[in-house]
Amino acid sequence: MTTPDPDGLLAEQLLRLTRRVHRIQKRHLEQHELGITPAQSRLLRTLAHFGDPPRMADLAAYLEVVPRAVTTLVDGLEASGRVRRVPDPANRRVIRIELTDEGRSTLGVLRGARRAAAQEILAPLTGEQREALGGLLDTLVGTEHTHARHC
Amino acid sequence: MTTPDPDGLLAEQLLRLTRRVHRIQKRHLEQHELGITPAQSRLLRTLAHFGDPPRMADLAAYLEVVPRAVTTLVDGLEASGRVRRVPDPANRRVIRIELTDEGRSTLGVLRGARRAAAQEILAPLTGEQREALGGLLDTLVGTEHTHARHC
DNA sequence: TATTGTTATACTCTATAACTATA
DNA sequence: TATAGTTATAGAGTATAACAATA
Repeated sequence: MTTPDPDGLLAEQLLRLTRRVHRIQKRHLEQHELGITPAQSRLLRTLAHFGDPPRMADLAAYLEVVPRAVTTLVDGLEASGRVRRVPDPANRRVIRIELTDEGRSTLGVLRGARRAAAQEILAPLTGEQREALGGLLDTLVGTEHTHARHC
Repeated sequence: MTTPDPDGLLAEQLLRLTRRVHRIQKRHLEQHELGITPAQSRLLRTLAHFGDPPRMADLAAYLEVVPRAVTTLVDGLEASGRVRRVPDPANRRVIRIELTDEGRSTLGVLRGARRAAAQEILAPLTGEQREALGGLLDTLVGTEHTHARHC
């Protein structure tokens, strides 16, 4: 029983790959016993992409989640001393999130773990194929912060 | 601050795409008001891939989840009349999952929704690029049921 | 009045562990 | 004893809605 729907099949494969990425990422994180969840790890990595400490809202936009979701993640990272909430003197509604030294050190471990996870997932592909995949994903999601918000 | 880690970046993009797929899929499902969740929808589609009604364990293996996860999904689908639990006469421990007419009808709507979601996600790609992406994903996750179980 | 982040709440997805009934 | 599926439980992730403080 074959599905005569190439785009749908593609979506199916994407979902399957998705799940695999999650599983492998989770396992690699657990191996390092950092006590950090995948979403926290992503937030931490995101933090490194901003030159200056971003606001909660910036993080939410970049991560493509609702601001409320960021609160929980920052709570966890702050509790483990990896991140610091700093009130913005210019606008007292705003809170900026700073990496601590602890956070930076975690980030180093995280990068290693992510690289290992990525290589495990991408093992079946040649360097050339990885490049091609990277280009296609780039077209799909964009490397820069150009993404749709919630409609 | 650029990451000098192409594979890691690729993983990042994959995760981002992943989230987008989930969000878009969820929205499309909600539009149809089928009262069906993404995971249920995936199970239903999976069902159509098996020639004969599969066992719970078959579904778990194919979906790459723990058997317990399938129970909940089938519970939901059975409650909405889309699926039927049929005891296997040859082995009374085994339960086979059958699509009902209702389930088949849902499946038709689902295919349309999935196609729409896929096209929304893949919009930035040309037909040729989609084909290339399909090939790469195929290499990564395999189209056929060759996948790792939990180690 | 609009913006920023939060408290409160709920739902989906999935996991582990222990149990039941078969085999 | 091993297998198939379940009950019980927990935790991650994310959403919506209502609210407080600030602009």
